[in-house]
Amino acid sequence: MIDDEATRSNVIEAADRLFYSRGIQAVGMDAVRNEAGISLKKLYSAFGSKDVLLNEVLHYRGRQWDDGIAAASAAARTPRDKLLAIYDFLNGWFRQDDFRGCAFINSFGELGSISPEIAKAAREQKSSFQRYVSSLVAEAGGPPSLAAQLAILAEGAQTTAAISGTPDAAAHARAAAVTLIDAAQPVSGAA
Amino acid sequence: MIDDEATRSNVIEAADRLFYSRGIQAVGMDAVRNEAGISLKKLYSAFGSKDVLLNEVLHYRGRQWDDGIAAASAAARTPRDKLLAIYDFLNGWFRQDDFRGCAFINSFGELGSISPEIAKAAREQKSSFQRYVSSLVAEAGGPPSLAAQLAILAEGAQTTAAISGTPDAAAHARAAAVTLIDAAQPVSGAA
DNA sequence: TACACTAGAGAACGTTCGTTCTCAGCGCAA
DNA sequence: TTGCGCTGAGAACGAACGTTCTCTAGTGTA
Repeated sequence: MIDDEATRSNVIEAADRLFYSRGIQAVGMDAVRNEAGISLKKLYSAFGSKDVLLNEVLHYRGRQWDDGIAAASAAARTPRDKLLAIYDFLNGWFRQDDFRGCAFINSFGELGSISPEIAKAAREQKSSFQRYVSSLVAEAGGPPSLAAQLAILAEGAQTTAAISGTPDAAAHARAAAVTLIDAAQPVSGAA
Repeated sequence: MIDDEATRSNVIEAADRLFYSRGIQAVGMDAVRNEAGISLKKLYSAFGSKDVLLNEVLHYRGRQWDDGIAAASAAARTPRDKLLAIYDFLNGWFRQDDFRGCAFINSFGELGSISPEIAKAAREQKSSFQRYVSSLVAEAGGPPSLAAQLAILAEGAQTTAAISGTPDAAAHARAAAVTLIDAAQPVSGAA
């Protein structure tokens, strides 16, 4: 059909909303069907199984993250500002009503030990983010270890914000990032 | 019975092993019964339901964490060394074969949005840890914001180590902590 | 010996869930 | 008009799970 792609993305977005807000195992395919407003038959003909659907949802989430980071860093000029833009992006995200932590961390915690697919998706998402941070750090002339530290700050901010229910962790992580970046580049930090 | 307490802790430890390694919803009460080696009847007479058992398991996990941190910091003399001992403790934990991330983060990701009890348990565990870090930072004469930053590093290290499958995050977090502590206390850092 | 009680093993029950099947309705070609 | 293929709604199926119930065997006691 012509609207094949429209149907798929409609289902993926509906499933993403449900999985993210309630967890994966807690959401039945029936709930996905209701949220997407299509029939079970169509749901299963578009995606062969819940596992397949979940995989596509995680890829969709990954793209959302990438787009968010890209948009946040677009305004920044220097690599340093692009790095700090990550925490500004987190700050805005943490303040959204439906924020409930990182979908990859949540999925990994829920099903990572039973589903190699999910473990792999989480691993790839996180390593992709680390590569992004690494490239910015390299551009800024910082050492590779700084990239690892900045990535850890971002991960920690996400779980802390999710569990505590407050967005404060973003500002704390940003302040720590400034300190770490400045400490790694004393030359550019001084005058 | 006299061995009532022994039965309870036996069940709690068995359930903890299973919940931690496979996730909560993926483990049935039948599996807990097998792992603990008791009858279903006794299991349900000791703990009224899976929810109750899970709650006790989380409290048990919390005590394990507290004990581990306490043991790791016992050898340290100064508040600064006690703070750094946190990351050494993480380093040892990440290297254990059965390491699969923080049980509270995992539980929160799996059931935090459906079960207020679990969300509360995770929140209390994390805020208890933050209070511990805060007290050490205060002892060391550092500002409260440093405590938040160090806690975020610890959280980020746990999720990073779990998802990446390597223990490297502990060393990165420790190095970042050293930088942050030194930057916050230029007086004691100099000399 | 007879009886009351306990405890263990697992069958059974009711529910939920992923997935498939049935069936009625509708458009469309001849 | 008639037959055909497609679609949507939801019933149905088989498995898994949390929880309860049943049955049996054993034990201590009078």
